[in-house]
Amino acid sequence: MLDVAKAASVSVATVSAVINGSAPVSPELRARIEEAIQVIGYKRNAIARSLKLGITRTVGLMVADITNPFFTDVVAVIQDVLHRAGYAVMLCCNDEDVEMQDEQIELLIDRSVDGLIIAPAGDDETLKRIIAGANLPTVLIDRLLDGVDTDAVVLDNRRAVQDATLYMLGLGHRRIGYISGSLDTSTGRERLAGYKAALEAAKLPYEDRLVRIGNFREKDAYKATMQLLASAERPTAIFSANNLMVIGVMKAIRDIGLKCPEDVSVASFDDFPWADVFQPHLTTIAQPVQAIGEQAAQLILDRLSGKSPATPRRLVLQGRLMIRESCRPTSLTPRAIA
Amino acid sequence: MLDVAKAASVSVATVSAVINGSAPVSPELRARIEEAIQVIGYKRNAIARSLKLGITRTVGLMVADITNPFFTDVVAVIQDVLHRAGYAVMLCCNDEDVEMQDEQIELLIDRSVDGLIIAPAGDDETLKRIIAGANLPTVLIDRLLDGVDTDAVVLDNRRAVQDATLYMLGLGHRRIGYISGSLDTSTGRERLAGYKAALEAAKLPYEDRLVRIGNFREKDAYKATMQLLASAERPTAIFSANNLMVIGVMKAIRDIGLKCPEDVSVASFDDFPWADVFQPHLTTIAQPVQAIGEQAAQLILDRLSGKSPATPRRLVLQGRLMIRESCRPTSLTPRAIA
DNA sequence: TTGTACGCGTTATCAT
DNA sequence: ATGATAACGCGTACAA
Repeated sequence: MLDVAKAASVSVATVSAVINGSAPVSPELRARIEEAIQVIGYKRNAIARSLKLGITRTVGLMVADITNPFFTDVVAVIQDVLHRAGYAVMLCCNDEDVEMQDEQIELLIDRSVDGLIIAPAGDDETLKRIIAGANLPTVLIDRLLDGVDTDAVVLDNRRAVQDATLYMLGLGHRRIGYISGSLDTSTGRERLAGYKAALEAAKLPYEDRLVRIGNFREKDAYKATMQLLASAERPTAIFSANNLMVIGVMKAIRDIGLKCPEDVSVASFDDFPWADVFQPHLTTIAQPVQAIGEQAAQLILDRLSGKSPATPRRLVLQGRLMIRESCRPTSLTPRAIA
Repeated sequence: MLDVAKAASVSVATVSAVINGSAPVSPELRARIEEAIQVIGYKRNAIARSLKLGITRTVGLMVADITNPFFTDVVAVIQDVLHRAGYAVMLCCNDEDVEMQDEQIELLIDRSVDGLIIAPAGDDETLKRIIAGANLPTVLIDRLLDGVDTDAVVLDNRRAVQDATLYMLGLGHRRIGYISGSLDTSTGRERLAGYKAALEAAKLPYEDRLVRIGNFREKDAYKATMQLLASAERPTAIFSANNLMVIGVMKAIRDIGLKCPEDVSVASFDDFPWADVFQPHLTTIAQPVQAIGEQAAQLILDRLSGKSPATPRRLVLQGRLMIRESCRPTSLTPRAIA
């Protein structure tokens, strides 16, 4: 910039003024400066600008597991919206590992991001302390944090799972296995609550032995399903609390020599592009990924531009039950135990 | 830092020395300073540090489509390795859109990233000019750029597709449809070359009407497959040049009232976690995602720490044909046209 | 071993 | 309308 100023024989202040339009500059000078910029090939230094202004036009995006197609899609749209608004995105993912999560949030804050969008791996005290300490615009997505009162966009998990469970109940199932996500997450807890609520509505008892924790991962879900299926009175249906786990569920069913939906009905949280293509066509709860991403990005953008209300905004979207062919009426499942 | 210096009644230079270990400091002073740091809660400002040192400890990661599970996995491991090395990751994805790609690379360079890892959307002149102009450590992944001579880690695409095609040929297929990726990418071109090579080895003519461009996207692949299947002499087998497209292929087969593998055999580039679970179990070419990500990260890390050789390193990994059940011998496909 | 002073590239303030 | 200069927070050369 100094070079430009010299080349146009003006002061750096004037150069800055034309670049940022922060002060009126006479047309002749403006032209001379713009030409000098071209000639020199000057580009302003974002680092120096950040140092001076205290902003980086960068937001930190931390999700528990980018490998999960749900998060992938959300990340893609957030990134898109943010880029259009001139913001860069720093990505962190931690494989649902809470310790790694703590390091990553530090990394982000260290880099002076202007805001944070987080889908937390677990309800971690350290994380909450760091977030509070950073005092940055923050929006939580998918998963809430107990006692953290920020902008957020989440799903009505309870309602969605309740509907799905009710649907299975309506098909005549009485022993519905449930593969849960980590109860350290709000989604894990709320989804399970939805399952319980449906049972209660149907005046059926909640049985611990039908519920296994799968931690949102395929491997854990596989083991959990194996246990469920090996029990004396095995479930006639299984609900998986997310997309990754249903793969484990299906593998377990296959490995134990059963078939879906003939022997056991299956439904799952999260829809897939291919749920409709491969057999069995899976019955799922579809989340409005596009909307979630857009809203989250908009929330942080509003907060960043200071046009958000002082009180946090909490958006709750609804899931949609996609009924396909992986659940059958019990009357049609000959090998089910009456 | 000034505050810390005051609190410990030493100079900033000494504080800097203990923080960076750049100069010997007496134990007593060191202790006093470290305590002051604790008390004040001092954290060094990465922006100021970047301005001074000219490095950001951040690498830009730009992939054509994060929504593609292959890229997702690679991104996840790159992110992991880089974080462990203390580097932040700026993520960009552009939906295979070349114009957006140009803007994103500018964004990254603007933010003064120390290095670039790129899976380019297309062989774009602007992109190449920008990369060359930036003069940054760069590693290309998955897709090469004509005339850009940097570190890279790619697959032996030609060989992999040749093997897969040969396998289908061995099953008796003579009309093998090919849904290609964009020929603006090296993977698109090399994979098609593999198909051609197999045909040639089998002394079969290459027929334009059996090949359609699907641009690596589901929708385009769907249309392409529809055309292929509607033709008078429809193919008895179809190869899809990536994972996203095979979903379009399967949907088209379903919508046109055919079945895989009974009526048409299918194989695809890129493996899925669920390829083994849902029907038909898909025959695929598995890429060593973990290795690709690790190598790419290591390449840039080496380059960044200046311990790379001057000449670019080009790593070529091998794919693995995962034979499952989506391809049948022609003798078993009654509806195939002889 | 420790302290002072300067420079990194911007922008904002103030004076002209 | 334009220019001079301080300040952002750090690292480091050089002096003590």
